[in-house]
Amino acid sequence: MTASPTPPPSRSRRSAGDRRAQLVQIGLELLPTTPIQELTIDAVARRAGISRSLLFHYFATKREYYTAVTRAAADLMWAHLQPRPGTPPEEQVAGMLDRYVGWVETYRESHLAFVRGAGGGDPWVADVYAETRQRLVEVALTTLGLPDDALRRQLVLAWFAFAEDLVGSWADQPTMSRPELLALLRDVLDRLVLRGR
Amino acid sequence: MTASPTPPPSRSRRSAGDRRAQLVQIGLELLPTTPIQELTIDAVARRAGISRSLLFHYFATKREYYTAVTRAAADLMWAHLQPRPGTPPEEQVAGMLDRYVGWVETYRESHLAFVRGAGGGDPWVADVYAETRQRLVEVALTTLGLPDDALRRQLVLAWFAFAEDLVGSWADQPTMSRPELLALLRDVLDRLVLRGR
DNA sequence: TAGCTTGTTGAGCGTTGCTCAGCAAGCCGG
DNA sequence: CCGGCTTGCTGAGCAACGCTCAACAAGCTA
Repeated sequence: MTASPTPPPSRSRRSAGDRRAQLVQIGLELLPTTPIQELTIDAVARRAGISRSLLFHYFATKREYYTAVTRAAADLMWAHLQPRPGTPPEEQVAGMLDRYVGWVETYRESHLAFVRGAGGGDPWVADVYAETRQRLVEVALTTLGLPDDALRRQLVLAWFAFAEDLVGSWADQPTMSRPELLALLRDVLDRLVLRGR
Repeated sequence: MTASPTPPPSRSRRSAGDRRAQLVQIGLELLPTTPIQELTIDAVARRAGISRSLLFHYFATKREYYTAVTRAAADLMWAHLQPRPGTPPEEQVAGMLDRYVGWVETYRESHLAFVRGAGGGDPWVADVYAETRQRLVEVALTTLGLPDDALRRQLVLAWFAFAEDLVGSWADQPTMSRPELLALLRDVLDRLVLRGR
């Protein structure tokens, strides 16, 4: 019985910013394996090597933590979709679409889990992703040179639902070539948004 | 102090079938007000005037109860969408579409809560609604006289996502007339499913 | 060394999903 | 009327989880 009662394994003391980032990062890693709703604070804390209490020090509530993780995931995708500067406007939508498909291809499980978690469950969490969709609609309508009215907004949002569903299932079971998928998505969007023009 | 210590208010003894039906019914009533995930067994039991334990007697687990409620909701909608016997096949899809919009109009909040709960959160619960969507795809493709291959199935499922989103937001903010909505939905479906024919 | 800031913890409370042993309501044969 | 059976039903209680709170300790500065 010479060992110390509780040998601190690696109880490192981190800066507030580091800790927050670490915890959000852990959430992002756990997202694909675990539905965000059943992700317990305990599991995250254990994985970070800290106590539950500390997590509540950084995120006042479980919901706050989840929204932070969801926002981080949404920001990652948003950054990836941004057009490279210098791209001519008429190619920007096609480029974003292409990058979106690439994103889903690369992070298949993660992205599906993310959309599921963001779509259902907690409304606060859902709002985070809804926000990103709104930003995407604005970009789409702007680069297409179309007015941003309520009708078109509704149509583009519904088209997003269509695109997310189709790309998701296509990634699981590719029933057509990649260019065909892109052309189909683009075609449906154009027909929807150019109606009555 | 003449009153009995615990006057049984209406502790009626019901048959197993009655009790099950009552509990599912309560779930359906609570669905619109409460996201299915935060619906607690306690609340349902209190509302039914029974103990928590009894609910676990009929539904072994919370998930089992939720799926039962979700299945009941899905069955209600499914029954409402069925074409009246004697309807000519070429009008059946239009009729189902019309009834679907009517369903969303009538049970706006309930239906939105239902789709949200079924889409996100628990995968088991999600499967119940996915099943209904599968049945709808089969009916749609059959009455349209189209082969039921993987590609078309994907397209129609994605179109469902589109339709659900659009009808949902349209019910909140009607940006076009009802016939216009129906025509739009029908047109998008036709163009999708008749491609390469 | 004293003192301050601040990252960190353990004990503990209330709720919730779930279990289990047993009560009690109705119905039967005697 | 009574013992015994089935079965709807309950209360106490456990474990897990979200969350709180008072206090410890690591690192810095004076």
